[in-house]
Amino acid sequence: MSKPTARARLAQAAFVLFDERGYEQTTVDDIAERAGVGRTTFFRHYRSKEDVIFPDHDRLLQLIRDRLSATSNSTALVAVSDAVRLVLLHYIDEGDLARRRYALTSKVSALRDREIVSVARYQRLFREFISDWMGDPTESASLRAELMAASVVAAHNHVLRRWLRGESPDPIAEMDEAMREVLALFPGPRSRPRVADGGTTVAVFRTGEDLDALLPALRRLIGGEPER
Amino acid sequence: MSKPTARARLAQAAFVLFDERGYEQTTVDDIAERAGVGRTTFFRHYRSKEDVIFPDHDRLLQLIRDRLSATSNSTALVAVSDAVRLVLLHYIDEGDLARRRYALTSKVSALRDREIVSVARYQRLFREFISDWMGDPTESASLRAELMAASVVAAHNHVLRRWLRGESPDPIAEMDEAMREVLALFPGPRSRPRVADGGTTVAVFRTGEDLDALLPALRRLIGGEPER
DNA sequence: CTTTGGAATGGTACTGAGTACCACAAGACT
DNA sequence: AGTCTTGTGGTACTCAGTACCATTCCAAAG
Repeated sequence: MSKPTARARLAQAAFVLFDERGYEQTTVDDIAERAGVGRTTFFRHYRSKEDVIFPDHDRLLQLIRDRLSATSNSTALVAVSDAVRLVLLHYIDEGDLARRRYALTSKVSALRDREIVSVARYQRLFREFISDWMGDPTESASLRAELMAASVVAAHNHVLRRWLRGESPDPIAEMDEAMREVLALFPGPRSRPRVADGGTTVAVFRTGEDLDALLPALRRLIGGEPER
Repeated sequence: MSKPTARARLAQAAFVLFDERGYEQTTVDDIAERAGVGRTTFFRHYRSKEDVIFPDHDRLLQLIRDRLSATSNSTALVAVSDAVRLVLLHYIDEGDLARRRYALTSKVSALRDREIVSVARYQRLFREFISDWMGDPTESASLRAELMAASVVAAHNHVLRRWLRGESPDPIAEMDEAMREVLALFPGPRSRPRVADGGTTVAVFRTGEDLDALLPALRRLIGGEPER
C-alpha cells in the first residue's frame, strides 16, 4: 500500500485540496505538489483540472454504447433501461466518492457545467439509438426520439440526484419505477398487433374527465380510430 | 455609419475571423486588433471569448423569466408555450446571424458545450416554474416536472435546429405542433372535472393493440379506475 | 471659457490552465 | 554490454482572464 499509483494519489490530493480551499483556489501545481509528482505528470493522467473529478466518464459512455449495441430489435427499450441502470449502479458503486463529487459540483459552477455537458453526451447517445431503433425517418419520429432520450436522461438524473442527496433508500427500485413511468408516456412502437387485422377494444372508465379533452391523447396512445 | 459601437465592431470582427481561421486559431488579441480597439475593451464588452458568440443569452433568460412569472394558475401551460415561442422568435429575428452561429457551434466543440450549458439554464427555469405550478411536493410530481421541462426544451431544440438547418419553412407552426405533442404526453393536472362526481366514460377503439398492454398508460392518462 | 467629474478606453503586469519539447531514470528484452 | 519502452520532471511557451493605473473624451456645472 506504500505505492498507490500516481494517478490515484493525484485524485486523492485533488479532492482533499478542493475540500480544504475550494476548487478555484486550488491550482494544478498545488495538486501535483501534494501528490508528490510533477505538474507534467498531472496532465499526463488527466486532460484537465476538471477531469480529475470526472475520471471515468468516458468509460461509462463506452459502457452504455456497448449495452445499447448488444440489442435485438424487440428488446430496445429493455436495453435503454439497462443502460440507465448501469450508470446508476456505477455511481452507487462509487459510494461516498460520488457524493463528494456531487457536493463539489453543487458549489462550483464550472464543474456543474462540465457535468451538464457530460450528461448531454449520454442523451445524444440515447437519441441516436432510439432514432435508429424506430427506423422511421419521419420528422415526427425524429421528434419522438428526441423527447424519449430527453425524458430518459431526465428521469435518470432525477433519481440519481435524489440518491446523491441521501433522499432515496432504494434508488434502483426508484429508477425502475421512474423508467416505467417514462416509457409509459410514449406509445410503444407499433409492436406487431396480437390481433392481426385489428380488433375492437372497449375501455370503460369512471372519470370526471371530459372525453373530448382526452381524445387526442387517446388517439395517439392507441393509434386506432375511436368509434365513440 | 462611420461609428458603429465598439461592441458591434468586436462582434463583427469575431465572426469574420472565426470564419476565416477557425475559432481556436483566433485569439482575443486578433479580434480586438481587427476591431481597432484594445484587448481590455474586448473583455469589458464580453466576459469571455465565447461570449462574443452568445451575447444576449442572459437577456433571453430574463425574457423567459418574465413571461413565466406573468401568469395566472390556469394559463401555466400557455405561458410555457409562449416562452418557448419567444425564444424561437428571437432566433428567427437574428436570421442569418443565428445560422452563422449554428455553423460555428456545429464545428467547435467548446462552443457546442457552451450552448448546451445555456440550454440547461432554460430547462432549469422551466423545471422550477412547472414544479411551482404543480404545487405538489410529491416525489412523483417532482419527477413529472423534470420530465416536462426536459421534453419542452427538447422539442424546442428540435424545431429550432431544423430551422437553423433550413429544413423548416414554417418553424412557428412546427413549434406549436411540437408543443402540442409534448403537452399531450402529460396528463393535465386534474383540471376540475366537468362531471362533478365522476361519470362513466366509454371509449371504443379498433386497434390491434392488446388491451392489457395499454392499461397502465390508460390509467395514468385518465386517472380513473377501469371497469373492464 | 474653465473646471470638475464620470465614463470609456488603452496599456502593463500578473495568474493559471494547457501544450510542446527535451532530458533523464528504471526496468525489460536481445 | 546495449537498446527500447514507459513513466517521469523540468523548462519554456501561448493564451484566456483579472487587476490596476493612467489617459482621454465629453458633458454638465461654475
